[in-house]
Amino acid sequence: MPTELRRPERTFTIRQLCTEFKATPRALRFYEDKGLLTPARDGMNRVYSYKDRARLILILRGKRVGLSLQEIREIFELYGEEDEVMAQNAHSLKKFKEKIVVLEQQREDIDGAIAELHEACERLERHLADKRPDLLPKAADYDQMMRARVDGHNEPVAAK
Amino acid sequence: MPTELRRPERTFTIRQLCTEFKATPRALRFYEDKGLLTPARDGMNRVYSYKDRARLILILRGKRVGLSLQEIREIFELYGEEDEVMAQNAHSLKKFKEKIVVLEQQREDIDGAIAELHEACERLERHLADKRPDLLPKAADYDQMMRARVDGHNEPVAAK
DNA sequence: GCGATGCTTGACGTTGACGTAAAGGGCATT
DNA sequence: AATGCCCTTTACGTCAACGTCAAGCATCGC
Repeated sequence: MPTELRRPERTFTIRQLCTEFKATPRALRFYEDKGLLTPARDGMNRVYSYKDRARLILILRGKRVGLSLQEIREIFELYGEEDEVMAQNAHSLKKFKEKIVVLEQQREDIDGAIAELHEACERLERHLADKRPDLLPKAADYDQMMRARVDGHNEPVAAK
Repeated sequence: MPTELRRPERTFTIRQLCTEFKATPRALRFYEDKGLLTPARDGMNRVYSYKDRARLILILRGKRVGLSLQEIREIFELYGEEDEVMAQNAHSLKKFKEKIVVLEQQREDIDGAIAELHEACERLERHLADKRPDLLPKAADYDQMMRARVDGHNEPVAAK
């Protein structure tokens, strides 16, 4: 456990946090503008404490689970310093539940799409068998590709 | 099977399609603007054929599975009339796969959140047991609430 | 003829989360 | 002294997918 990051005197520049979390300075200033961060200053320059860093982590995690900056701020405002983490966790779970509902709707669409796809394939196959039997191998390939996609046995989530 | 809707002479006004699919006229005109629909005209007025209607269905379904209008247009442009449906199905499946990747990332976040939540609960309990044993019942309630959320046994997705 | 509807086009507004450019201070190296 | 880099602020731009007027035909029933 890196107590290093917990030591109160440990501070961060804006760029340090940006590179650590793959954010941009503009984004951090934007969060500050929206009242999500309030780093100290050294002259003009922002100085982020380990607490600010923890908050930033919460902000980014909140975003990933689908919270808007507005919602995140409300969480921060509603609950005191003490258990921001716990409060956001509760919210995150709620949001996640909602997202699951949306996903189930989408899965229905997908299921419909898959059904149509199979039907279309069959139609096409019958059509080809009738008119252009010479093209049948290709159609079989296409169908095979689709089945593979559905089963998820190929393309190990190719990078980028 | 409602051949009614397949008969070429069957046409639709903008409002008919809007009410059927719960869209707005503005939206349909917007899709047209973006080259996704090209209804005929009767004087000034748009006249949607059953083909236009089929395309609209594809547009809406595409949106539901996470395609942007731009992407939908590309599908329409790339593949001819013939198998728009099949083309979009392939795209939809791809998009859905990508979405699953994102979701798995989010699930990781959620898992982390849950872990933190439990840890925090335990810390709090120990703290209370030590300093304010009188408050322990309430803490137990809170913990109970959280467990309920996680298990998903309450709040039957209350309607708006 | 008149108002109510429903259609049209055009143009500007909205929301969220920043991007991007302009203009400048501060500090270090050359 | 000049260059370069990082920081700052202010302010306007962007993107998607429409919403929201505004202004104007056209048709209907009365």
